Amino acid sequence: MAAGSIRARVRAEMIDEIKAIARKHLASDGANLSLRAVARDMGMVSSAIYRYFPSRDDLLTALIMDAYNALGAAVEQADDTVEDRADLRGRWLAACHGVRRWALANPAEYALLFGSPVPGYAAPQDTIAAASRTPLTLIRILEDGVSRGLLSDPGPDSLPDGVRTDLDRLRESTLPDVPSALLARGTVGWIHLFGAVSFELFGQLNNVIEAREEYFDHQMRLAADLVLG
Amino acid sequence: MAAGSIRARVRAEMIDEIKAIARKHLASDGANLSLRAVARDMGMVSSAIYRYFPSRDDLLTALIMDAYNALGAAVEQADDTVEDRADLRGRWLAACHGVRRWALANPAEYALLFGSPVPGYAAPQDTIAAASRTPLTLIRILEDGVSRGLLSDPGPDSLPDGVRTDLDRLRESTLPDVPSALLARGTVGWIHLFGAVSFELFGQLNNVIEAREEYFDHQMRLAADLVLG
DNA sequence: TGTACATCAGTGAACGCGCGTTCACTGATGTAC
DNA sequence: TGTACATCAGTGAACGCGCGTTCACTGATGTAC
Repeated sequence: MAAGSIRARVRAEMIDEIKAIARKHLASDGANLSLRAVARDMGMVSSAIYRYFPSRDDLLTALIMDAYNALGAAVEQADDTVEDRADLRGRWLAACHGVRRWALANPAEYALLFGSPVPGYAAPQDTIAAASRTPLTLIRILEDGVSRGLLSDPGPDSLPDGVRTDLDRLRESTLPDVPSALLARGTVGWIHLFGAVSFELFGQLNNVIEAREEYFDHQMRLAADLVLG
Repeated sequence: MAAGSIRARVRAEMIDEIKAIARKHLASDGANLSLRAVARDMGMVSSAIYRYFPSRDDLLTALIMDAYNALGAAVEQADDTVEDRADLRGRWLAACHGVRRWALANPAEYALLFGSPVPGYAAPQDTIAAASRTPLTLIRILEDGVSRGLLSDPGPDSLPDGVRTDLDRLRESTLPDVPSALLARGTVGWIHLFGAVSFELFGQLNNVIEAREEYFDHQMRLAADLVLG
């Protein structure tokens, strides 16, 4: 039993090491992750990896799960650093910068999550919960604003019926107490945030904008006006 | 001479056919374009491709150039369909929907342009002009608005110095007559547009939003309020 | 405490496939006189 | 109009490399009595 847990611990460490090396390879080769290359760097024979992951796709899935959780944790933490919890704008901007900071520090993993889909790979359902951590953090800021009486329903906003239905369904499964029109504005913020980070990371700003962080900050401030009114 | 141009015409047709087949492969295999697979579909031996493209990367570059130009043309045309040229909001929304429509019709090419960078591939400088066609169309709507007296400088907007410098440089090389703060708002719109299309195309909306077009339209309307005031 | 057995990690060879690129070549098409 | 030569498209074989996955195996570590 004690011995058994030693074996289990070693095993867990091996899994972590495989994932760490795989992450490095993601950075240089993109999502075309090669099991053999990972095994080489581990100093093992390629077939040994199969003791830990049943296939290449399972390793990819593990990396994706980890990345979603790491990003989610980074954003939650960024939100938590704002002491005045009623400072919605400050919290929103902190969360935005948290996303960008994590993405710049882990560009390959960001690309894995938000870049073009890997051909032939379909993420399993398990990733959904981890994936929603980041947008949930953003929406929770709005929820807080509503419950503190700082934000009010911006009105019907001429929200189309289909969208209202979608948002109602979302609200039932995850989020309480945010009026649909406000939720819709929140998703504008989330999409714009994602767009700005992807733009920068995927090289669309090259030769155009040099003052990256200032530019990002300015963008997020303008969008925050729209989201938080 | 007449005969020479026959050979040249056949050659041009072959190049078009190679690119057309390559585009199909992009759709199924992503950016890992295989020259051999293209040759196979052409009914040629793989080395024959080298009569037309000096390397795989050159073929990729040609596809990227074509895609930028096709997208640019689609957006320009979408803008042109709005008869009342003073209807800035209508033109802006038409351009946005033009981008989305083209992207949905050509998802693989969109991913090639705006998805995660292809590992080991660096786009040459030549692509810049083609790449800027789409954002230029958007900015030109703002320019039109200014010259018609429909849009005014939103004021300093507390634009950071670095960003102002970047935008000034941009303005000198390409765009006249758009105040920096307005230009900055335009880029918010462009980035949000790109974010929304990428989100939808890269699968981030799966299991979340079903009313895709309505949702997109609503998003663009909210963002247009910000850009056009 | 000691022994017999089961579990597990890692090996090494192999299968069957893919790829980009080079090179010497054949034949057809175009050009110059 | 006819002939000699140059250009060009496409072939087929080869080089040297990569990949994911399977399989029978060795040897060490853990478990049960």
